[in-house]
Amino acid sequence: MSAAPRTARGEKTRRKLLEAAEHEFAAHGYTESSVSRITERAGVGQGTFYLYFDSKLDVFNELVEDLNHRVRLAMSEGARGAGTRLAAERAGFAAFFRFTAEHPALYRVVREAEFVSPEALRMHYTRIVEGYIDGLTQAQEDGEIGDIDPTVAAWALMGVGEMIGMRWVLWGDAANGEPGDGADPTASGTSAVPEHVLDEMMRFIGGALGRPDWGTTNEEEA
Amino acid sequence: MSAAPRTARGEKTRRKLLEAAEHEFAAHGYTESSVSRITERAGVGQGTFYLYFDSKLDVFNELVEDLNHRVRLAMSEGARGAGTRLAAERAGFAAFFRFTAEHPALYRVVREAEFVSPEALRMHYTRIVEGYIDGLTQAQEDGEIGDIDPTVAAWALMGVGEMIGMRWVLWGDAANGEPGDGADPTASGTSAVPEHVLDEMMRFIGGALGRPDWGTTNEEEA
Amino acid sequence: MSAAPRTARGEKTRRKLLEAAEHEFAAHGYTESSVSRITERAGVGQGTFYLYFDSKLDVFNELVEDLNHRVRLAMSEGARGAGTRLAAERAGFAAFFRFTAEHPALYRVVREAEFVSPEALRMHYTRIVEGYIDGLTQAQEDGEIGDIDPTVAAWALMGVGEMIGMRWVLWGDAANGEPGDGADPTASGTSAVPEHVLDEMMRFIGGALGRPDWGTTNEEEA
Amino acid sequence: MSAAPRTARGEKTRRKLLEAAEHEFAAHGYTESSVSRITERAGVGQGTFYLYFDSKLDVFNELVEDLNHRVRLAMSEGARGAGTRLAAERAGFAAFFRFTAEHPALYRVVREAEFVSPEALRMHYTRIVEGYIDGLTQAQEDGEIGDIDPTVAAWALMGVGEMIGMRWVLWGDAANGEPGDGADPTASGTSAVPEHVLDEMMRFIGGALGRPDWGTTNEEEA
DNA sequence: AATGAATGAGTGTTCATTCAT
DNA sequence: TATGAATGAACACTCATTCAT
Repeated sequence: MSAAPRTARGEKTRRKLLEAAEHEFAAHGYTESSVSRITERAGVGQGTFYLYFDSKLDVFNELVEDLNHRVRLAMSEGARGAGTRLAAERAGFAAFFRFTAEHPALYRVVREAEFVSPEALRMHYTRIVEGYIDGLTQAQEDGEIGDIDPTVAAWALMGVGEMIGMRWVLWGDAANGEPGDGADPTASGTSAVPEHVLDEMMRFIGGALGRPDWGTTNEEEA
Repeated sequence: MSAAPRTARGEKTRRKLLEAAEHEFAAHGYTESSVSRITERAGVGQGTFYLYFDSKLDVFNELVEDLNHRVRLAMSEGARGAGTRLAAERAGFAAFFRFTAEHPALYRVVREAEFVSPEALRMHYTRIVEGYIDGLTQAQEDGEIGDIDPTVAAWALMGVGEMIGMRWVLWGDAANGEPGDGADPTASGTSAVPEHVLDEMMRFIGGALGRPDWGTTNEEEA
Repeated sequence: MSAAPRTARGEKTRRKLLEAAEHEFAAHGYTESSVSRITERAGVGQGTFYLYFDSKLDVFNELVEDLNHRVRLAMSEGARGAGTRLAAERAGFAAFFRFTAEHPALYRVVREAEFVSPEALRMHYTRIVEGYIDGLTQAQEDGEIGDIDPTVAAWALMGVGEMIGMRWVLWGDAANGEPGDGADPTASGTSAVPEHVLDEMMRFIGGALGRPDWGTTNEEEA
Repeated sequence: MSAAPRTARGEKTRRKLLEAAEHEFAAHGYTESSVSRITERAGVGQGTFYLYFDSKLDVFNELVEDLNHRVRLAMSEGARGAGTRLAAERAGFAAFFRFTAEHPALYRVVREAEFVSPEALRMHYTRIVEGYIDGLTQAQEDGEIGDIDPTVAAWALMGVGEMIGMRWVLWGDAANGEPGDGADPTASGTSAVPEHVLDEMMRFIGGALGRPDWGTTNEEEA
């Protein structure tokens, strides 16, 4: 992370660089991105980059960290205020898919971390999973779900979300059609994934967690 | 795929190159690998590489294809002869984990395809999922599982396998300890994942597919 | 020139190679052409090339030689049977332009020799010029043209033909339009250069050679 | 043309590179020249080259452009102050031959453009020809030469100069002897071409332009 | 704080040529 | 006569990083 800026001006420069890096990585991926293009995008000299970051990898790590916060925030905000546990779970996943749909390139950045900075990806997944584990444990205490091991279940849920997201959000509805299902993915009520897929996915998850009824009812009614 | 060798000697050279590329990619990842190191490893001149492959990407794609065949073979062979559906599913996953444990670096090659050759990864996942879909559809016809949408369920299963595999096989038992659980991952009877995790995972999947009983019984007894 | 073919089969192979080389050089120029593409085009193995030619440069030289014969043949045949000296000169130039128009790429091969095999180009120009010199000397003896030094005049004529040919045949009628003036360049009666340009050029040459009247009359009437 | 230097230091480096490229191309021709040899000659790192030029072709084009200016300057300066039109024409050609004699390798660079960057050569010839056309048109208005089409005549003149220059300056006096005629080609009073050849050439041109008298008198007396 | 010039190792790829068969 | 496998030097070009100003 190199030297932190010591002045307001420096702070601003650092932010410009970070933002430029985000766009650059999103657009070209890590290896294809170049520091010089980042500084160009940021409108600063090449040397300036190394005033605020130790290396190309350094910005990347910081970016992954940042993205992690944003995904988790989106998910928890998405789930906030849901009346039932089912509704909350569904809303959480929908928020995740929406985030992915809105920032597909950014999400790519996170996944690429597996090959660029494995530790960063591990941290990313672990943090999200910890949230799941807390939720599942609570739900078990409330008797809302079965007594499955919350850790294993949490990682499984993570996998389900990732794969469904990759398949229907990143790849799009058709096997090789355009991403998304045509519905505006930013409309907060809708999901970035076809309704039917989300339904089936919740049924899958409901059964998995010992709540087969989740698949037979609609949201808010469970 | 470039020109196919026309002589036995050429055939042999091509195989040497492919094998060298596999090790090289596994060891350093795609971008950090160099064609010259591949040829060096193969013990041939640099130019020889281009007699058999159009480009660095070309070998990579061929390798992903190859690995796809091997994973699927391992899974179907692992599942062969299982007495019950539960046993078959469990054996399939166990085989998958074992393959991953035996070739962790190779599996990395496949996943990296997302950033190197997205089409190749898509093909990889799609082929495996197609196998799942067939199995699930058959199981539904036999009344063995619920009426969940087989496509959605298949992708969800894929995700569960990938994430559990990443967490317990690639990362290892402890959050940040060494990979594997100490048990010999190649011993065919055992799983590369802790027994408990596999148990819980099967319980998760059983419930998801409308067979909550899968989680309460042991293999071979369902 | 390497080993001459010793059998009819060899003769045929050599011819195939020569023809393939002509097309290859015409299409890509000397440096961008590759021996392997020549052999591929010829439908023979790569090694076969070196049975008949010492090197890439070797074929090139042979080709330039060959082209030299063809251009000179075209010019002398074009001029044959012309009634007057003016008609003969004009027909000779027209034939040269026609040849260039019909084989623009081949003519490029000849010119490129300046940078690839300077000796070959020197020979090419010298041979053509020798023909001019003979003609001019004869014409002087016949009192048909002034007493200008035939050697200097011959090279000057060569230059005029080359430059007019480059400008109007290779580059085309408009400064940067398409080559040729739209008239079918292979129609033997017409010229590959606009009639007006040929007229003015003959006037230029006529004056230069001490026959200002050439510019005031039409062909066949002088 | 890439990024222009932003500092004096950069300006200097760029000039060093340009000069090195000039020598390199002159010595080995375009294809045989290598960027690394250019940078070596310039005494800078390989990467530095790409700070100032987009590509090898880019410097080449810039060089051709530069040479074009220099040739035209040499010609117009050579002709400046000539008392008569004949003297001016003769001086212009003599200056051209002198330039060629002084920089035979550089002139090679220009001609090679036909195969490396055809547009550049076209521009080169066109610019010079435009100067001729202006001069010829003016001379016609002044009644000094005949009414030949100035464009055709200009290209023809260009051809005469090029070919005579190639034959007597670049190839030398003897058919295949050394270049030059032994006279110091840089001595400004003399021509790089044997006096006799220049005489005959001017006679040729004079007649061509409708001034047969040019060939019968000496310079400065017409 | 900021710059931009400079670096040089490194990349993937091409190709004329040789040679064992 | 013919082959195609093999070579390795050579190429243009990129880039993260350093440093003097």
